[in-house]
Order: sequence, then structure tokens, then C-alpha cells
Amino acid sequence: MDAGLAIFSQFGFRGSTLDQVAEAAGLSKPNLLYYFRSKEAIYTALLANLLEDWLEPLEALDPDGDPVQEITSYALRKLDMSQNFPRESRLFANEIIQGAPRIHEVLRGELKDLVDKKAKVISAWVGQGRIKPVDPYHLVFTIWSLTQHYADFEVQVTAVLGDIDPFEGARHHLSALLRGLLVP
Amino acid sequence: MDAGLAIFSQFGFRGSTLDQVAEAAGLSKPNLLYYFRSKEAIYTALLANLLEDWLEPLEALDPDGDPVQEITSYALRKLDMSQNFPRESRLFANEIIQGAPRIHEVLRGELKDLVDKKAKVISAWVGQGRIKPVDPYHLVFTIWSLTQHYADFEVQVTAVLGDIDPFEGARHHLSALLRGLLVP
Amino acid sequence: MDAGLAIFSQFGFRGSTLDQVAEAAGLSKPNLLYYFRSKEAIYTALLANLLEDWLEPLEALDPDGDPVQEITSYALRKLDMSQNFPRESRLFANEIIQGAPRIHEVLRGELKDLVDKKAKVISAWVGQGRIKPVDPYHLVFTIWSLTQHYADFEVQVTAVLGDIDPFEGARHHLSALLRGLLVP
Amino acid sequence: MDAGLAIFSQFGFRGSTLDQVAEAAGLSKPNLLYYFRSKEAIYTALLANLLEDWLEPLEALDPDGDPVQEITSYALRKLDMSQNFPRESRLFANEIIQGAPRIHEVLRGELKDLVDKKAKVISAWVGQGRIKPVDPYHLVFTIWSLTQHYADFEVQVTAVLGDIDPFEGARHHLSALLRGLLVP
DNA sequence: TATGAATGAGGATTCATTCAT
DNA sequence: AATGAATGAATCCTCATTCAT
Repeated sequence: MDAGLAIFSQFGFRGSTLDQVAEAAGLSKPNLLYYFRSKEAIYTALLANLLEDWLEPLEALDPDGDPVQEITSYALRKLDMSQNFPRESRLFANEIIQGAPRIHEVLRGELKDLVDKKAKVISAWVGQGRIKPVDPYHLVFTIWSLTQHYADFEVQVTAVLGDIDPFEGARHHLSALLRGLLVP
Repeated sequence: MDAGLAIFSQFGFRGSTLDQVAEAAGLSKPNLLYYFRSKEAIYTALLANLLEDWLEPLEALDPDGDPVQEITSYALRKLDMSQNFPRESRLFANEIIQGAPRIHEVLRGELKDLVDKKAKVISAWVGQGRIKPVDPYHLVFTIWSLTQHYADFEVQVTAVLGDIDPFEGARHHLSALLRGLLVP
Repeated sequence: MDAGLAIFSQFGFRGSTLDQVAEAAGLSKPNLLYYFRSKEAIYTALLANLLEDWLEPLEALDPDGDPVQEITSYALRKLDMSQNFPRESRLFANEIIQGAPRIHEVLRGELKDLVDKKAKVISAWVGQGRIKPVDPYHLVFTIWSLTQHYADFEVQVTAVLGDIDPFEGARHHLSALLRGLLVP
Repeated sequence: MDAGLAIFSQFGFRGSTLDQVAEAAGLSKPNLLYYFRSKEAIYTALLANLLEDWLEPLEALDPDGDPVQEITSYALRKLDMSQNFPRESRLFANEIIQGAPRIHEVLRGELKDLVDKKAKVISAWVGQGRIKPVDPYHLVFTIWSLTQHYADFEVQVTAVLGDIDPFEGARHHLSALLRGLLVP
């Protein structure tokens, strides 16, 4: 799985070969296929495996917590994940950019349901005047896009920033951004 | 070129086949290769062609304009490009996620130089107190990531939003976000 | 024709492309094919054109001349041809090494007839005691192989001799060889 | 290797196809490429493999033996090789006629060194008056060209001689030739 | 559980030749 | 007489998958 993640996240599904994965896994190709039925099977196993972890932070957004605190914590957790699990982020990014042929269902099912649920929470907070008026969906997109950017577009970020570690600054920036956007 | 853009932006370089491109272009495969030396040549021609257009909006950021106005205009122009040229956006996204093997130089050269230049402009505005203290680099990343998100992760956005057009809301959200972040 | 000779003699029939020939001829590919029906046509035209010149020296061997003188002159003329027309020599060599698919008939017809005729002349000289006993066929092969060697295997000859011109020495050597073989 | 030799020696590198080699080897094309990385790899493996065997007879020329005897033995061994390994001979011939792009280095290195060494031996014999004055390099070329002629130009030899086996006569002829050239 | 060997289905590219003008 | 454009038929090579052991 780790080998598959390493390869697939870098080259995408079509760009990766079983030879690469087997090599990275320290297995022979046939032996790799002894554990997984097919190339596709490795890939979908990876996606499925990761999905839960990937959605967990949003799941954890607590309706009973402090709104700004909750949203900021969620965003910072996503940023941490970009920092610590960039390969996972890129694996999803690759999949989704190419039309998400394998997880379209999940997006329209579980993901949509989860976002809808949390959007209601955020809308409620807005209604209670606890945060400024904000479209909850676009707020979520903002958090997703910005946090994942540091993982998915790492080469570009590094090209622009040089040796400076982006995550320290990103954390401050993200907090400020959310404060400006949310704090009434 | 248009056929190449359509295919490469959807499947990435490795995931695309000349058959697909030729089919989309209404040409036979050898005839396609009569105009372009190789698959790689089509792809790099596309990238080179697009790069200028892609950087132009940031280039246009005017040091002598109104700071919030300038930055917001820039962001909205990028958002328009995501709306009107999503394939171009995805082409770059694909390339960069996979490590930008073909445009790494450009990123570290022209792109970095341009961003550095505009970062100075933004920092000056901050120094003059015309906008709130903000890290110019992370501000740029925010604009890039958020605007491109609507093109690059279109399937996901659509899966979550259903039939609602995302761009109308995105424009308002983006403006509000920048206002909260920048207006002193 | 000259362009065809240049290319085909270097790369053989299969190894040469019409592009190369057209380029060498300063013509466009379709225009080349306006003059010659096909790649094959260029090649066979070349072979046919050259064959006569190639056999002429042996034809000229005079039954009424001085045996040693005649044979030596023949050999030296062949050597001159290797020196002055190495491409022609290599064209035939390529063709024959690969089984002479296009001139097999000529070899078994005209060439064999010519050699048979001249073999009789040489045998007659042997019978008259004017030269030492020698198998006329193998004598002819000796002259062919040795003279053509300097053209066909030019790279090897040059690799071994360096900058020294091989032909001067070859002429002396060939004369001596024939003297030793023929002079009673 | 045997299949490769059969095909490449007949059609040259460019004229041979992997299909032919695979067919001759009783393998599928991909399976052939499982054993050899590429077409080129098969070809160069063949050349490398053969080179040593090909130079060995000259290596064996003994400075302490009887000059005429040594040279004649060498020539007859080369002739035997032409008889028994004509495909090997044609493989080299094809390569060298086309400019030896793959073994140029070897020709200018090992081959030249070996010939230089043996040329000195022959020159010494000449200096001692044990054989007639003869250019050692051209003597070597004579032996190479004549012996290989029977393999490389086999179609032509056969076309001229018909059913007669050439090698029996060639041996006598070659011995006589060397006697006339060398015996003082 | 493990792997050397094998292969069918592509996939990029080349090339002789043809077509339209 | 000339050529830009087009293409079918190779041709080399890759790769996911299977087979035999």
C-alpha cells in the first residue's frame, strides 16, 4: 500500500506501472498481484483506505463548539495533513482532476452528505450571528483548496518560496484569513 | 492544439493517447505527427502556449492602483479564467501535481520572478498601511488555489453543489474573503 | 541517382529512407517519386546502371595480350575503381551479402557467362605454360575480393592503417601477389 | 542469439525485424524483449560475443613458428571459419560496410593493436629473409578479404561456380597464393 | 507465498506511397 | 514539375496480466 501510494500519487494511475510499484514494494510483480488482483485493485484499495481518514477532520467539526475555533481547528488540521500526508493529498487530487472516475459515487454520496450536514451547522452559526455571513459551501472549498494547495502544488510553492518552509507561514495566514472572514 | 488541450487536460500526459488526440482533432495519427514531431511536442507546445496567458493577470496587477481593488480584480480575473478556461487550468494542475517535470525551470525562473516582483508591491501596500498586514506570498497562493479549485476540482465541486452554478457564489465569497483579509 | 547511390551504398536498401534520398537530392519526397515510381525503382535503376560498368574491366581482358600483363592490368583497374567509386562497390556488396535478391538472375546469367568465358582464356594460358597452374575462378575471386576490400571495408582498413593511404601500397602488393602466383 | 545471428547476418540491423528474430527463436516478440532489452541489445550482444572468436586466429600466429607455415595456417583457419561460420562473417561484413557505427572503437583499438603487433612479427621475418619482402598490413588484408569472400559473397561465388564446392579449391588456391607471395 | 517466463493488447513512431492542388 | 498534406502498414517497445512451477 505504501509503495502504491508513493507511485500512484506521483504519476497518477495511468502514469504508474506495476513494475514501479513492485520495485518500491520490494516484491516481484507476480507476487504483488498475488496480494492484489490487479493494478486497479491496488489503486482503488488505496483510495478507499484513505477516504475515511480524509473526511474525518470535517466529521469532527463540533456543532457545539466555538464556531471560529471549530472552523479554524478544522482548517489547521487539514493543513497538518497536507504537511504530513502530501502523497495522500496528491493521490486524491490526481483522481479528481481527471474526473474522479473511480470515486464519483462517493463524492456525490458520502462526501456531499457530510458537507451538507456541516454546511447546516455553519449556516446555523451564521443565523445566530456568531460568525459573519458566509456561504458555508464556499467556505469549505476555501479550506480544502488552500490547505491542499501546499501538498498538491508543492513544486510550485517550493519554486516560488525557495528554501523557506511554507507551512509555518501558511498557518498564520490561514488563521488570519478565517478571522477576517468569520469574526463578526 | 484544441484537441490536445481537451485530451491532455483530462487524462494528463501519460494517460492520454495519440489516438485520442488524433480522433479529437479529426486527423489520422500519422497526420497528427506530421504537424507535431511527437506526443511530447504537442504537450509542450500546449504548455508553452498557455503559460503567458496564465501569468498575464498577475502581471497586470498595478502598483499604482487601489490595493484592495487591484488584488480583488486580479482574483476575480483568475476566477473568470477558471470558469472560461477550465481545461487550461487542469492541464497545468496535472503537470504540477506530477512534479512539473517539463516546466520546472519556468516555475523557478519567470514565475518566481514575477511573484517576487508583485510580492514587493503588496508588501509596500502593507508598509503604507493601505491593507492589513498579510504575507504576500501566501496571499497569492490563496488566490491561485481558491480560483483554480473551481476548475481543477470541478467534479467535486459539482458533486457537492449539485446543479447550482458555483461561480456566482464564488465571486461573492472571494470578494468577501479578500475584504476581510485586506481592508484595514 | 547520385543521391540514391550515396544513401543506399551507406545504409543498404532497408536502412535507407526516401527522406534521406530526397534530402540528398535536394528534392521533395513526392517529387522524387515523380521521377521514380518507388524506392525499389531507384534502387534497381542504380544496380542496373552500375552493373555494366562493373563488369567492363573483366570484359576487357584480352585473350591475345600478355597473360600476366592482362591479369595484372585487370586487377589494377578493379583497384582503381575501388578507389574512385567506393560507393558503387559498397552498393553491390550490400546487395550480395544480403543474398542478392534483386540481381541473383544477373549473377547466374551474365556474370557467370562472362567469368566462364574468361576462365577459359586463363585456362588456355595455363595450358600453354604461359602462367603457372592456377584455378581461374579462384584467381578471379582473389582479384575481386582483394580489390573490393579497400572500398567495402574501408572503415576497417582505415582503422588499422590510420592516415596512411592504402591504395599506393595495395597496388604494389597486388602486383607482387599476382607475379608470385602467375609468373612461371 | 542463434536466431538473431541468422536474421541479422542476412538482413543487417535495419533490415531485420524483431518479428523475424522472435519467429526464428520460437519466442513471442515481448518474450524476446524479456531476455534482451531491445533490438539493439540483441545485435550488440551478438557482435561483442563474436569479436573475440573472430580475432583469436590472428592472435594465435606464433612468432616462434615457421613463417610460411604460420601464415598459411592462419589463412586456412580463417577459411575454415568462413566455411563453418558464414553467418558470423556476414554479420561483421554488414556492420563494417555500413561504417561500423557500433564497433568503430574496437576496430581502432583492439583490432589495430593486434594487427600492429602481428605486423611487427611479419616484418621481422621479412628482415630475417625468411619470407620475401611483403607489406604485412596488405598481407593481412589479403587473407581477410579472400577468406571472407567465400562467406560474405557466397551467393555470387555459388552463382559462378554452380554446384562445385568452393572451399576445396579455395584451400589449394590460397596455399599456392601464399607460397608464391612468401617463399623466398 | 514466491517468481521466472510468457503474452495479448496496446501505443508511439516511422516510412513508402498517394492525394489534391 | 512540384509540394503540402494525408495515411495504411509496419515496427519497436511497454505493460498488465497469466502461466507454470
